[in-house]
Amino acid sequence: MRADAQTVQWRGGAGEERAVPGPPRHALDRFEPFGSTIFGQRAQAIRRHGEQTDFCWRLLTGCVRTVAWLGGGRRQIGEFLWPGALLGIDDAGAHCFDMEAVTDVALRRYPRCMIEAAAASDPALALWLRTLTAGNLSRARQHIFLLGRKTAMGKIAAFLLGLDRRSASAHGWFVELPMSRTDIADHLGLSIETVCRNLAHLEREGTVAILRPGIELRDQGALRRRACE
Amino acid sequence: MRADAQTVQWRGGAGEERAVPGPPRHALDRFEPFGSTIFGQRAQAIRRHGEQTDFCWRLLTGCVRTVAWLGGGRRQIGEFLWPGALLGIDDAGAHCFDMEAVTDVALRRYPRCMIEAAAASDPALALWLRTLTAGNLSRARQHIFLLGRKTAMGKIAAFLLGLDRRSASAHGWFVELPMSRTDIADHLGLSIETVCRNLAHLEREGTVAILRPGIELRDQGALRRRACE
DNA sequence: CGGACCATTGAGCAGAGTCAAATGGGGTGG
DNA sequence: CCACCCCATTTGACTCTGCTCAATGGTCCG
Repeated sequence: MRADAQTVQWRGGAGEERAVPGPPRHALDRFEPFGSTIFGQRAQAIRRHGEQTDFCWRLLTGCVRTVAWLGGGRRQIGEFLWPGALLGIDDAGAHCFDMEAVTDVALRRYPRCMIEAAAASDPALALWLRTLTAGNLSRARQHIFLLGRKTAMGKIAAFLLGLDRRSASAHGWFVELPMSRTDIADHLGLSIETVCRNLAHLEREGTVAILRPGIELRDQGALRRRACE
Repeated sequence: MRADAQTVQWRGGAGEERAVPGPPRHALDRFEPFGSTIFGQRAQAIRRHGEQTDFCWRLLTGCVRTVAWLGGGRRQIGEFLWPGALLGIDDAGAHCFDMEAVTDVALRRYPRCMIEAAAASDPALALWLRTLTAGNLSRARQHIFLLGRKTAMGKIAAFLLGLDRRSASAHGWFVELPMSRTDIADHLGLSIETVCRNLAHLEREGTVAILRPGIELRDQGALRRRACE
């Protein structure tokens, strides 16, 4: 049985000020006085399925997953969210999935209704929100394609290539994988074992090197070829 | 090998007026003078992948599919669109899929840049567009869930239940299935044969009745139970 | 009537899942 | 510092769902 995310008290309170990395989103600048920085621990729920909240969050550091449940313990991870992402703004009303911290996270929380109200009289902000939502839609459609018609190896290769936030390293590009194998499996619609086996296969053939807590992409050409499977 | 959609001349021209069923979308009313009604045939492409167009379309009658291709003839159908849907407004810039007519269709075509321009100074219109996009996003996420973690039977049952536009009939609800088995298979990430076999199974056990060109849902409880597989 | 195309059904195969066991790394407490 | 435990990952053996290949039947149209 899979460990559920615990419900834990958040550290940090309203109005707390802290130096946070990354440039602020211009569109949210004007809401900064009403924002508060909060911190969450690994595996903690940020917002539960069906929960009505008056907030949205900008992810400052760490990684967040969106989780949906089906009967029988089956789990689907919709997406992984990285610093800069705005959470909880584009699902009007029906929140049909949970948001959970993959790692310890720092979030900047804003009163949602205030943003909505501002958007109702500020076309530029409204446009920005729409562009944001359209981007999420585009990514979701990409993922539909991956889930529907790719082999296990194709899914894994595409997933690795889709992780931006790479850094140069000795033999290629290094990408961090803060999430567990279980998370990856539930994101790609595979079993943990299949994820492991295919990663091992990629490593044996020299396409990647598994350097916990991440992976080094050594042959992106080969990876791109496999991503088409 | 699968037959590709043909590129055919559209019937109907700019400004042509015709009585069209369904109430007009209020938000588009003001653009009616600049719209034109056009007609397309079964299997015809409305917009090709990568094509830059200055239009968006409101579907008046018929059914449209969005199609993406992977190497090796693999095809994924993102969604089926029904009368009332607005096409080609929420994919900013990168159109990474084709739109094709499943049946003969009637469309009302609007100049897209005009709508965009209006939205830039009209918050209500901008909000409407965002709501539209958010709805599409929500449906896409739903589909991700279906593709990732449901069995073949679960996918098919969920697909049948997801088709609205039902009408009462002798032994239950009748839903039209204007698309081919191949289309359904490519939408659900299955093979044609698996779709057939599972539909046959549902019919044998009395859950549905296959009454071409549609299906009668006779036992929605059973169907809902199966949709969780 | 014949051909094209789609749907259906059957037989066999294989990719991915399940079950089970071994390995390994990190943290804790003695 | 080391032993131990816990849990995630890895690997192996076997199963099974769904795919492939192939043959048949139905329907529409020329």
